[in-house]
Amino acid sequence: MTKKVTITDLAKRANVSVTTVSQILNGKDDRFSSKTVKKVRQLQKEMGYAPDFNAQSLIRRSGRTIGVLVPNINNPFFSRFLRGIESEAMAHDYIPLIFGSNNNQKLESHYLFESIRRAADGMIIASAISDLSYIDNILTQNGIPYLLIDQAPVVKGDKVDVNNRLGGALLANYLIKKGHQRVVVVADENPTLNMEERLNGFLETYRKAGIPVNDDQIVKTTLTKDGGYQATNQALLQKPTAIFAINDEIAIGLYRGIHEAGLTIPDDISIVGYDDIDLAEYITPKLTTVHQPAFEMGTTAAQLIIKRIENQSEPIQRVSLPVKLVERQSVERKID
Amino acid sequence: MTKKVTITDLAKRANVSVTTVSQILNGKDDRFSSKTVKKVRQLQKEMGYAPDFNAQSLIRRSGRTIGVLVPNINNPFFSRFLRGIESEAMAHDYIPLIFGSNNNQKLESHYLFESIRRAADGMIIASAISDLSYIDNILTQNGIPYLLIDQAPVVKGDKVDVNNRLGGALLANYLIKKGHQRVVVVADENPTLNMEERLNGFLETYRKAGIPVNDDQIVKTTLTKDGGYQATNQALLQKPTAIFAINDEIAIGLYRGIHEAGLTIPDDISIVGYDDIDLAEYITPKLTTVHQPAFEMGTTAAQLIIKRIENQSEPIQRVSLPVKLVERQSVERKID
DNA sequence: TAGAATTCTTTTAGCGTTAACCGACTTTAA
DNA sequence: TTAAAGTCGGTTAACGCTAAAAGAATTCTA
Repeated sequence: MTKKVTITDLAKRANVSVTTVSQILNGKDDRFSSKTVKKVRQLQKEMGYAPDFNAQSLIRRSGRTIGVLVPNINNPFFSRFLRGIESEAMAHDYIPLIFGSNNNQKLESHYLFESIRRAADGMIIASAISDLSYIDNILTQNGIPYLLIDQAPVVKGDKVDVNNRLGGALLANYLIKKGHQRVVVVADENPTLNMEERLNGFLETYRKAGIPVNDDQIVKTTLTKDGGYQATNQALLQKPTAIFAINDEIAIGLYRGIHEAGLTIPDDISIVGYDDIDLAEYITPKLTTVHQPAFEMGTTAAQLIIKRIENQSEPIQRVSLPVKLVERQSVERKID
Repeated sequence: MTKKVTITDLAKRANVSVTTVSQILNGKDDRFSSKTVKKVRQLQKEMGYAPDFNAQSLIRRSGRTIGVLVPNINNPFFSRFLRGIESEAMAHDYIPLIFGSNNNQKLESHYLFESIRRAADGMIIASAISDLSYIDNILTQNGIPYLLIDQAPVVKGDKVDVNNRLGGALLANYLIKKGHQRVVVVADENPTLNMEERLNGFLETYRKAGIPVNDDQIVKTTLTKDGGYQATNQALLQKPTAIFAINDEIAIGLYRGIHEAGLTIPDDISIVGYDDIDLAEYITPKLTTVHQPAFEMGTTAAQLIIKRIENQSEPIQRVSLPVKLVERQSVERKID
């Protein structure tokens, strides 16, 4: 097997110096005769030469890379979010380096170091950060700006978020208006801040309406289809007329569980979700949920961090994106 | 903003040479006094130092990276496949570099070069390759081994695949057995080889059973939920008793379209898919489909390519993974 | 106590690339 | 004719790191 083609190999074949090749390949054609330029470009194609990225970023002190830390790559919300980041990053010639932390602290800091090692120019952090000061310390010492998604407001770092409390409240209001007096919430067992906010907004609204939701009515599970499925029986035990699934994935699991229990949605029981993933429109009945602008959150995050990378002295920004209720067919009016 | 912490910074603070730090951090502690070792390790934590990956891979001539080219990152089949690659790669301390080509030739070769640039040690190619000899040429010149997923058998490169023709045949047999004389296939408009094989296996089996499926009964669309949804009307026009969706995503789109048309599955019409994505069990009725071992395909691919990277002289391997029919509830017996 | 062995640490060189500068040759202008 | 201005190209040093080898300092051995 041959070794990787280097600029030196190309230069030798072209009978010019290494610098000449470098300059030409970096768009400074006008400094050389068109004969030389043509020869070099031709050889590049023939030999399949690509400048070594490691050498380039070493000398340029930038890997044109953005580290991205999310809790879970498979969750449709995050995969849409990541697509947003990717499309914006690519447009600016950056590459996202994506890590799924599963909200595991150890993995998180491992990935953090991994990003530093890989010469990330900036970081987007969407997973729940338990020890922000530690992370801030490491990142700051290495001169890497970071942006937080859906995190508690802190002084440092740019932020992109969504009003989760409002989202929860929207759903609660809707269900109350539809006459649902007895609800169950299926939430996550290890709630991150944004999840807690959704829940709080929901509970607060119910409380203010004089219909308290007590602890028995909150079922904890994992944030997956299977988590929702597993939680079904416990949820049904409470004889609710409606269930609020803290995200759409759980709602899909609930759909399955409820069908298997021989009940129909929304006749026997109403369901609402949160996220508005693609699939929400493809299941039967179509899911009423809160729309989060996942893609836009991604593009916005990428835009902001790139701006900061290229100009560290910009003022810190916090961008809040809107949420909205999307009414479909999974809720029925309840007349007691 | 501070610059990135380098080994030199650390060495200065520790009052030792750069080499000393390097050696200690690379596990050669026993060559140094425990005092020095402790000092260096302590400072590493404090200063948040991580060895520059670019500098390391430059000198080691390896980025411990595997380039992965898939048609579509969002397709659940591929995302499971990618998870398989990731888990295996990580276990061997490699990082997958993932590119979604959308079967776009230009993007493909762009990503190819990108992988070379990033010092990929090997490549896994799962997208349809139109000009394999070109790719082979580039990759070979750069000394990068590659592995093909579900591609036509060629001489060079390791291969991992699945018997797509058999998968198609399995479904056809099943539908025939269930009495479905009039079927429609919803296939992709730009078929890749594996898709063509599925289709051929299906058609061939029907033909051999004396029930030819003609061109009118093959509807072309994109390989997405929306693609399936859009294709519904055209498919129903043929008055089939069963529809074969060339992948599960399309099946999900069909489910929606069929419900919206006021029909029920499987009473009015039967559906079968292909892939066996997670979701297949979560929709109503549960989807009968062909199971592809996506995750195992990923781990197997990663294993093989890593083996080859570490020992280029291994004999070329071709691994075929099994497919099987998973019978659920989306097909009903038809008595004409 | 001198040399050998052991322990601990540094020096040297180079990975592939580019930025900054230097220089030779050719043309142009006065 | 000659110096200034272009044209086309090369030299040198550096990015952060590690492998190989050399060099001190200390301890051991006879």
